[in-house]
Amino acid sequence: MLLVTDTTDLRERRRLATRADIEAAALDLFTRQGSDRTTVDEIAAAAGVSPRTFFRYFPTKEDAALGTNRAFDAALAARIDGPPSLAEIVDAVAATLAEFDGAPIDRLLQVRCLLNHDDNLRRAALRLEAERCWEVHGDLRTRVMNETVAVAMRAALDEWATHRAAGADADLVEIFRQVCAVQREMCSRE
Amino acid sequence: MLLVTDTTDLRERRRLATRADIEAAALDLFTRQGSDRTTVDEIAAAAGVSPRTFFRYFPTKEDAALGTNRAFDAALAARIDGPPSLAEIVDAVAATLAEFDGAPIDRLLQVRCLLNHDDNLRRAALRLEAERCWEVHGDLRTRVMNETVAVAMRAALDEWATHRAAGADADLVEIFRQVCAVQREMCSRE
DNA sequence: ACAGTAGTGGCAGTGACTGCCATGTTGGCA
DNA sequence: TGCCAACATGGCAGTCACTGCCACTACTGT
Repeated sequence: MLLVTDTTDLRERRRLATRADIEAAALDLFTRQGSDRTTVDEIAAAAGVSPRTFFRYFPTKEDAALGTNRAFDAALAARIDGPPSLAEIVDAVAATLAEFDGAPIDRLLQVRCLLNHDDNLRRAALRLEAERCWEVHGDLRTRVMNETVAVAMRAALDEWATHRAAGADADLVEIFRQVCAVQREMCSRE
Repeated sequence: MLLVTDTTDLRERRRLATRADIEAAALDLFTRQGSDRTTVDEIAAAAGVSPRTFFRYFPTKEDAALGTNRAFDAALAARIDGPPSLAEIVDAVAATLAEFDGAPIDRLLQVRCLLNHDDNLRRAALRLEAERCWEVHGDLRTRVMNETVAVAMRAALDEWATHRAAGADADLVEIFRQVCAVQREMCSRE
């Protein structure tokens, strides 16, 4: 659930708090003025740390806003270990979504909406995703499956965010199913 | 065919020549020392232009090495206008490959091999590809189809480059067909 | 021959990111 | 309780990608 676990370690708690502060500051500034009009110095100042410290928490300013995104991807990937069937993937999506219910979902939605408008940030998100895919790097077959699912997931998330941003109700799992149907129809056509 | 067309315009010819020089210099340096250990100043010096001029030809140093790549993608995209059948896409790949026969293919292969080893450059290539996909930006259905094909194409190109780099013979079209088969099998499975 | 325009180089400036060192904080241990 | 080691932070200087501006040169059409 992404909770700050109650560790006895004071340092650990502070680090997590600082990290959360930076992330919140970045998200706020990016939302208001776009990621390319926002400097690291601004984010650091808003989060109450020095720029030098900022880079001890995140390698780039874009990464600072993509924590929730990354966490969701990781959680989903953990549920899709081998190359399961499409039905199992849909289940995994539903389960991961349930796992993120509440505040995390809101943040995920906020980030996804941002991505739809902020070119620079979307590129960074794509980069992170690509790096994850590359790290796995199994045989050709596994790779193709992973990336094909990733395409479906990404398209579904964007569509979901677009609907929700417009005030409409939308079910991610249902959208994901539709996207998969498109892929299926496309692949099966001679 | 990417030929330097015999224009009467001297300026145009020089510009194309300069562009080619920069591209060759970048490709050479990246191959020898990796893109992240190569500075723009080095590339510019090797190509015999000032760093300032370099940026009048390419927006980033990575772009300088991805010209052939970009040209191939564009040529392929031009042949896949609407959402055709899978068989038509395979034909388009074959036709585009034929169009690039000779020196362009060698350069394409060289770039693709580079991409398999150079993380920084691969990220840049992915970025370019993502930007192309985003520009089209039709409805959900079109987008999913485009990106799904892009995954197949990218995987096939990488596999092809890997085989060829190892000295083995490999047919891109055949590999692409196999990749599509993986997608088909995956999508049709319940 | 002459104006207009395109191509180029130099320079100064911004902003991302890193290595190094000094300083303050925390946790474990005698 | 007091001390030492490990950790966290800030500041500083430096590199490098990339841009705007201005002056200069070289090509082009008349």
